Amino acid sequence: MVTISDIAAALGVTPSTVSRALSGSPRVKEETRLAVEQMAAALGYERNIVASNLRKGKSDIVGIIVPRIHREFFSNAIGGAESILNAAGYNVLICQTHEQFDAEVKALRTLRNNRVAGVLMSHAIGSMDGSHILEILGDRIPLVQFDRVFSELPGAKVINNNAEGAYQATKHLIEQGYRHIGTLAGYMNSEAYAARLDGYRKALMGSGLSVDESIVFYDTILRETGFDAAMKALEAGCDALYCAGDFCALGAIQAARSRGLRIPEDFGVVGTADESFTALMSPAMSSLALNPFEMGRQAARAFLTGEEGTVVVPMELKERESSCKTTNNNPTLYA
Amino acid sequence: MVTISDIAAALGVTPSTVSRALSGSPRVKEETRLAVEQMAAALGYERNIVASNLRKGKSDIVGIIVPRIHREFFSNAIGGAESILNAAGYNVLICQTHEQFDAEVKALRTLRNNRVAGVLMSHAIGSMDGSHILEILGDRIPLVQFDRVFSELPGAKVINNNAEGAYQATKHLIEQGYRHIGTLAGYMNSEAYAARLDGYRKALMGSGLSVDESIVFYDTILRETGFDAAMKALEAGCDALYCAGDFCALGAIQAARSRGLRIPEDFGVVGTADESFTALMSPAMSSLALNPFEMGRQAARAFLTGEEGTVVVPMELKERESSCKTTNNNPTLYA
DNA sequence: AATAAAAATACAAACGATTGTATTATTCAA
DNA sequence: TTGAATAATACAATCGTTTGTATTTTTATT
Repeated sequence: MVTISDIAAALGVTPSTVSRALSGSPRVKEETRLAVEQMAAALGYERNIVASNLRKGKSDIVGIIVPRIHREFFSNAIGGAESILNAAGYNVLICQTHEQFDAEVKALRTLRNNRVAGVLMSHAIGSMDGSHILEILGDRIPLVQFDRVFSELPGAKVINNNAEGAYQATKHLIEQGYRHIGTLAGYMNSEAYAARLDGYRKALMGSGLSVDESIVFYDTILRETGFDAAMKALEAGCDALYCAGDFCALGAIQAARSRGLRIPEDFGVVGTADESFTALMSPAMSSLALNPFEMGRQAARAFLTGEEGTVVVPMELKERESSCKTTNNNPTLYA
Repeated sequence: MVTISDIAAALGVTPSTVSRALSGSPRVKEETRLAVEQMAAALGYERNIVASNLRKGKSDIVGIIVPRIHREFFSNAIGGAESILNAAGYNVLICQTHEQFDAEVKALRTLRNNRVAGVLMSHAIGSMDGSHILEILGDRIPLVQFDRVFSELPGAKVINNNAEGAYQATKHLIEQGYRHIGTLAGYMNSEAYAARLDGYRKALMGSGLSVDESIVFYDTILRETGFDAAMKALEAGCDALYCAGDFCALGAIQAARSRGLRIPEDFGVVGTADESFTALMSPAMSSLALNPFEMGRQAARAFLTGEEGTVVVPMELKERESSCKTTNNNPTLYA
């Protein structure tokens, strides 16, 4: 690989001049800059960013830690972050935790040891609190949390207005005439899920309905666990579920189907995340959209500006067949 | 940040001894190794991988270039590659091209300048040939192409048996009784699509059916373009389509629906890629699965072993409602 | 033309590790 | 105890840049 020393030798100047010429310093004569640039092109020189960054104590790499890259929410969030970061000259190193604490610790160590410029992360369900994050990253590597955040940690945060969104989703179910509405609430160590449960509760109480704790199910974000929980909910006489995820909502729909119930007439379901399958399936599933691309953009922006506050990205309820007993303003794609 | 020199100073030894102690060289006394390790832990030392790699002329980063990270195929391929690479101590730097030639060139430059250990890539549709890849990467950075490959380039390649898969898919349509089968063929500058078209042709000819070039549509991989092409196909009396992608196949189904046709009775569709929505929608769409996770694994494996051959990953036809006129061995999830 | 000021370049030390070679300390045999 | 062999460590160069300081060259001023 050709280095600045090669260029310097070929031109009879020193590496420092070449370096300054290539980085456009006013300390080199226009004439020599031209000569350097031509020689660089002739020799096929390309700056070694690793060496450059080492010397400068900088990095052009931003680490992103997510539970699973193939989850649409996260791949879209990564896409959003990348669109901003690439434009600012950064590259993106991606780590998956598969929802496991150990993998998260390993990912954090890896990023720290690679001296990344910053870390954008959404913590694993297996992470109970953020102490390991702080401990590993220290205060040298800026951290931006998105979606799943530990609010006790310093640094910027990007979250959805989960409480408000879940409130709207539940209210929508109430307005559609459902009266015994349960929820698949997810994991309570995640503030996002906790906030959704909160919104669900507020909506019920705000409408004079009581919260029946026997149809509030925890730790149910997979299709399988959603199915099981929904079966129990049905036995308890539940007529609708607000689900804190789309896959468990899918499980809920399957459970209702397996009992011969019609959707939405006999049983209503609203999921969360607006995974692409929700709009394509039949009945099309109502879902609370998270806007992951925008969250990724905001997280990247927060990293670039260094602002420390909490950005709240609005959620949007997509009303589709699975919850629209009375109206049908959003028919399925195939209607 | 604490360095080996800090440890050395604290212990009254030289940095070289510390370095050797930490990397387990037999040239340091067991006793000093222990002292070094303890001091490292006490000071909270973490090796600077950037500096280490610069010195060693190595890198722990493998670049992956894909058109779009949020496409399920690619996010799964990345996941597969990552599972192998992480286990081998590598990290993954991801670049998206958004199918654009310019972005691909930029991504290749970025990876080269970051002196990555290798590049795993699936080229953009906007790339007409692989000359820029070779030119930028040179022969120092190993290249593994997957899915979309330029066979004229050196280095390992991982592809699907596209011809065989498309052959099976088309034969399946024939066996189901369709007789005027067209295809949405995709982009012919991609060898994968070209091979699928080949398999389609062979299946028709092998069954004594002729290939009607008026219902072979090119450059149609989006839902929208698939819809338009399918409308033309229907006017030409086409009764089934083998589609080289799932999104254009979705467009085809929508086109048939818009004309009041029943699926699969009046019109059969098989897509390609087995995107997750295909199994969830109604009618469930038949699709030729690509096995992206395995492709990613194979690509990573090829990089690690340095083997230069071409690995062929088998495709698997998922027979679902959209193409099963006579039988229905794979009912939709909600049947 | 002499001198000060400014411009351009050279020199050399970093960044944080690794590694070949030289040096010192230890062990062992005779 | 001396010397050779070996173990352990120190020294110093290096990876490819960047950058503060020193030096040389050029320009401007009188």
